[in-house]
Amino acid sequence: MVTRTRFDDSECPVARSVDAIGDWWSLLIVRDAFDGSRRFGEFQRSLGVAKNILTARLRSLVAGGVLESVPASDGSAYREYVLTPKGKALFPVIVALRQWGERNFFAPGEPHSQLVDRRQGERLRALEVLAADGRRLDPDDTTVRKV
Amino acid sequence: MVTRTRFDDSECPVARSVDAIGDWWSLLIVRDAFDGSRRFGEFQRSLGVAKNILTARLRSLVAGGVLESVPASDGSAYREYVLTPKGKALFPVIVALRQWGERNFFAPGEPHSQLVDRRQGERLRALEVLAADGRRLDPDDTTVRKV
DNA sequence: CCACGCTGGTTGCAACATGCTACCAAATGC
DNA sequence: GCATTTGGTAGCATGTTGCAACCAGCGTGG
Repeated sequence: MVTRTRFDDSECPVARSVDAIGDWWSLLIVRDAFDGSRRFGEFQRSLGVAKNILTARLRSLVAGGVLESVPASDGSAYREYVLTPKGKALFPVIVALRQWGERNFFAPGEPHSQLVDRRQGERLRALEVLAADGRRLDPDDTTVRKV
Repeated sequence: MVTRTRFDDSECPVARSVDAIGDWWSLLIVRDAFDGSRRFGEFQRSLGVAKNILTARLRSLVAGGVLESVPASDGSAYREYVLTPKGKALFPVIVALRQWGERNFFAPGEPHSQLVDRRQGERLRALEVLAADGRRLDPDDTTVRKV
């Protein structure tokens, strides 16, 4: 068979993460969920994705424990998709992607959406990779080990 | 036409990032590059990816400025693929994915590869999203603004 | 209470992407 | 100089994506 390769049994955590959310739409759905989208139609309008694709993605995110389908908060008979704790734990991933995108794909002054601290309205601090003792680490300061 | 949707003109930085590295293989290639892989054959053996796919992905990563093709460091006539500064800036993204994967896809005690501080050999500190003044921020503490 | 629009899908089809295998040329190793 | 390794390309079968059409429940104005 010629099925897309899966990584869900890899010993590398990055691979398993990619297996769960590493397609074109899932990360953007999660981004929209962080941004407050809950309903099927909200995601569909915001992303411009075909409805069959959105259906499939929402299902796989629910199956993967990233989203959860709950009764609509407005009392209607429809359902809503909200982030589980596991889904909320993706926050640093989204923030890292956002900061990388801001710095590498936008000309200075080019308009773009920006994540800000709700209380102060200010930009966030750049994410830093830190050692156990608090030293900033560059890629070269780290190495991969099996455990 | 039915081409895969592109996000390279979106005003959202997350979307542009996904456009550049958001397919099944690119992030794993970047992970391997952080881990020291440089040669075509190294990536191929490590990932088990078909060679035509690897060729295409390496080319698109080079075109996107994430990797760079340089003469081999061992003096041979072959070429190597190394991370550009833009590629190295993906470090927090990879670390975030790794930490999320470690916590959500592995049973306690299940073996997995781990990123450690080269100097102390210890695990890294968990990534934190911080406000400008250093407060830890949860998803609910932030909001998206246009600029 | 009923007709009409909205919401949240499903189905079918055509085009594109992926995976596999075979093949191949240049560089290396012996 | 000959075999092997390296770094690819080409062709085919299958899977996945995108689009448009369709459809069943819900909700709401009258």
